[in-house]
Amino acid sequence: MMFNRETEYALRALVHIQLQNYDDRRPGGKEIAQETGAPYYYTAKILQRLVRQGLLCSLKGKGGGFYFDKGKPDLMIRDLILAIEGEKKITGCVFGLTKCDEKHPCPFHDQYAPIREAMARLVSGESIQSVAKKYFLNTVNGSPDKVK
Amino acid sequence: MMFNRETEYALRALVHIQLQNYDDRRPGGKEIAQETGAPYYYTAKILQRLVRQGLLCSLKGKGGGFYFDKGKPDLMIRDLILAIEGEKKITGCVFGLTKCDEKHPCPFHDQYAPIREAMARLVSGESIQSVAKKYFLNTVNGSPDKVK
DNA sequence: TTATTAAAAGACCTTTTTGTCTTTTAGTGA
DNA sequence: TCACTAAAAGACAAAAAGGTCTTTTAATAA
Ligand code: FES
Ligand code: FES
Repeated sequence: MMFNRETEYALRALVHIQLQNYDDRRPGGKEIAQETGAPYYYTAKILQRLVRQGLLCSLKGKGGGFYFDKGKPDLMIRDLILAIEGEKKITGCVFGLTKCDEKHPCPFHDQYAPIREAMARLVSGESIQSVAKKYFLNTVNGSPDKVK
Repeated sequence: MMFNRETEYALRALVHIQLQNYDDRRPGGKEIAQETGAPYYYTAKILQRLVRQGLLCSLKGKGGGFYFDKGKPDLMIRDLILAIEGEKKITGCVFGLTKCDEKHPCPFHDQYAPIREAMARLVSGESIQSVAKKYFLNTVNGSPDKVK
């Protein structure tokens, strides 16, 4: 609920894709949807958009599926959120002022700004790849998650 | 963008109402909408819902408008968010797992949980009233905000 | 080359959110 | 009582989000 459904589905799908990629497999839309507990057609649409935006790769036909280009740098969570929800989600004023201004702060600014910055550091510091590795570690250590 | 539009409009409207109340005035929907830069009819609808939910009072007719019952305890921001957006907004897992579980954490949990808790402390510790007082202080000290 | 597979594209639909408007009800003051 | 004012209620509508389906395109393997 911090992010919208599309972002949530994308996060789960991309982590799954990366995890499979580490094992030299390219998961298809069907598998991804199943594993992440998201609707198939919607998941496919979301991933297709990400491919068009160049954040992800795909291959058609037999043995095809989604994968990350190993030549490219890791996909930062921040860039994913920017692509799906836009900048305001990360930098916007919690009170709805058009711009968050230190000189004209809203009544939440002093308390909210540090929280927002912590969140910004989180999404700027982590990538799908770094997060997938953690998830993998968690899983092999006996804490598999269920989404639905 | 942290909260949805309805919550944003409600926050701004309620702070304005409380500020006027401190000055023994009951603002009407029209004035509130104008001052907070929100659409009049929508603002009215939102406030009416809050009145029905008992979080706010209103008086019809000449000299009427919206006001807070001085006999009641302050309206905590948390209760406002619960009334408009529901619990998940505050406690939900950022990865979309049905429940955020320490024992089965999502790959964001360790980093996200403290941020979410800071946010929970913010909304549990502040009320429309406490926030309005800050806003008032800011304004008299020469930093009036514009919303739109 | 052909059958099969899976993504791409885009039309279509449903639900939720956001926003508008009209009519009714309840107060106030003259 | 009457005129006026302002919220209440609820219908209506536009836009965005969420979701489904069909057709086309591209890849692979047999
Ligand atoms: S001005 Fe509102 S969060 Fe900074
Ligand atoms: S399990 Fe995802 S935030 Fe706690």
